[in-house]
Amino acid sequence: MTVTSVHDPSHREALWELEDAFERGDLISVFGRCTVSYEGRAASDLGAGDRLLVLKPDGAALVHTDEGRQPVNWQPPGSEHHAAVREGRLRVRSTRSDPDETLTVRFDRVHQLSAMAVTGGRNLTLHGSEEDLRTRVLERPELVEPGFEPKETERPSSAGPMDVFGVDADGTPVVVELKRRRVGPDAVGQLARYVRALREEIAAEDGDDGGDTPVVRGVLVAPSVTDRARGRLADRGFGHVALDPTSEE
Amino acid sequence: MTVTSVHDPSHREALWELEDAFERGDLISVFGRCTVSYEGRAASDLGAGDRLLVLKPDGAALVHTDEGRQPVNWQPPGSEHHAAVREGRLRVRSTRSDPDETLTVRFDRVHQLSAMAVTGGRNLTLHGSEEDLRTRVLERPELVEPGFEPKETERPSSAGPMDVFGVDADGTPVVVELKRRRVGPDAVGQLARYVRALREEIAAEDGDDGGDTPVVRGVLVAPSVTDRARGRLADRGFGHVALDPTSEE
DNA sequence: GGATTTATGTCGGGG
DNA sequence: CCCCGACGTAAATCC
Repeated sequence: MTVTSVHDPSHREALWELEDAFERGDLISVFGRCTVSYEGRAASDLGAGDRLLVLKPDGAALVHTDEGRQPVNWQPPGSEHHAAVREGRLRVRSTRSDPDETLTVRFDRVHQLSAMAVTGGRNLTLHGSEEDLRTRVLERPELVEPGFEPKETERPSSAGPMDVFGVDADGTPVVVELKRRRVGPDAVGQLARYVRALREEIAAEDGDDGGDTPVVRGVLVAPSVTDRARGRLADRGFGHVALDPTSEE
Repeated sequence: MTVTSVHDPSHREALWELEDAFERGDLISVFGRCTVSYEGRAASDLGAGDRLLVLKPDGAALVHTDEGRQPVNWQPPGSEHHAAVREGRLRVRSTRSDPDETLTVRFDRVHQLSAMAVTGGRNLTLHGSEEDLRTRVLERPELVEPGFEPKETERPSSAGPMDVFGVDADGTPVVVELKRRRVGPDAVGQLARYVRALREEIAAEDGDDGGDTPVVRGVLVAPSVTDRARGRLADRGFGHVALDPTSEE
């Protein structure tokens, strides 16, 4: 873990630090007195004031004041950052094309500059709700349907592990696919692969080649589904249970 | 101008600095390795990773990773920040009510903490907004069409206020809908609601129940329209004028 | 890759 | 306070 930080640097020093941080792919924060101008889809100007500039290695740039959830000015990811000293000020410029947009921050004075190499926790942005959804279903299986009885989670199959495997009130095998938010047809396809895999597995166990396909039901548990997904569910005879990870009931 | 900053503080030190900064109403940035959990309108959990936490004196809290314009987790303005050392970690919690929401950031380690008193400079002047487009149309109505004469802006109707209301060279009422950028079918629907409302209003005034529907024209002013929107415009007999807020002519 | 839909949208204005 | 619409919306998904 590497953090570099300088307090009250000269513009020249700040420039060096910035360029090194760009090179390393650091996440950068700059406190200072600056003016901001933007030109692109719209145009804006911001007079001198103390603000926080955040520069990300993916090209995003954010100018924050002391108020609001939204940055007062910004540049989206995919932009390119450049720094220079011009007219006695530190100028940080972030540009992108398509559409052409430029954000320019001119610092009269830099109070504090910090840069951190971001190592972990980038992609493990596990939005914890699918886990919650599984917990809910296991604790209250009647939410899926009356009489449903979960047997196994992450049950292996030739199509990969299925979220929840169980049996319904009649003892018929049920494959449950969990999605923490509104789903499209892809989720139905995923469910279908598990169901087909399980049918083949059961047929093989029964030595039942050529006979009727074994009955295996599929249920998609998700807050909602797209129209197209709903159609596919109907085509395949699968059920849909409207449940979201956070609701109380 | 006061900036305080500490490098690799102990949790206890960091806590002191945070509480002082809260007291002073500073804008705060914290680099460190942390886990994040949120519970409220939705729920989420983030595993350990290096991130940037920004705390604002208005109650806003932002957790930024190295990617994206949006914070990975946040709390809106109006929340309350609290800091404490719990279980050997620095815990920063931001809560609000209505709706009840809690953001909790637990730092395994704080790499850098900075706080700045922010003064002035929140006056942003933005050009190229829908407001600018309205100004252009009012100053140069011939850009909509020769002979067009604006009568009223934000004219009320049962479908809500229409952007610009006026008459054409023949004296026929015209409803103008302004969009600052390329539009889809939704904008045509919005325009259609205004036109229908105005037709009903005029029919009612004329005591003209059952007669021909009064003539009211609809014009969509926008830089461009999608194919689908173009189709709907044609269906309804509405016009489209290609104008964008920033162009000089 | 463009069109469409969602979002813990955020934010401001008007009744 | 709620409702509605704009936003330099951003971001994911559909097609």
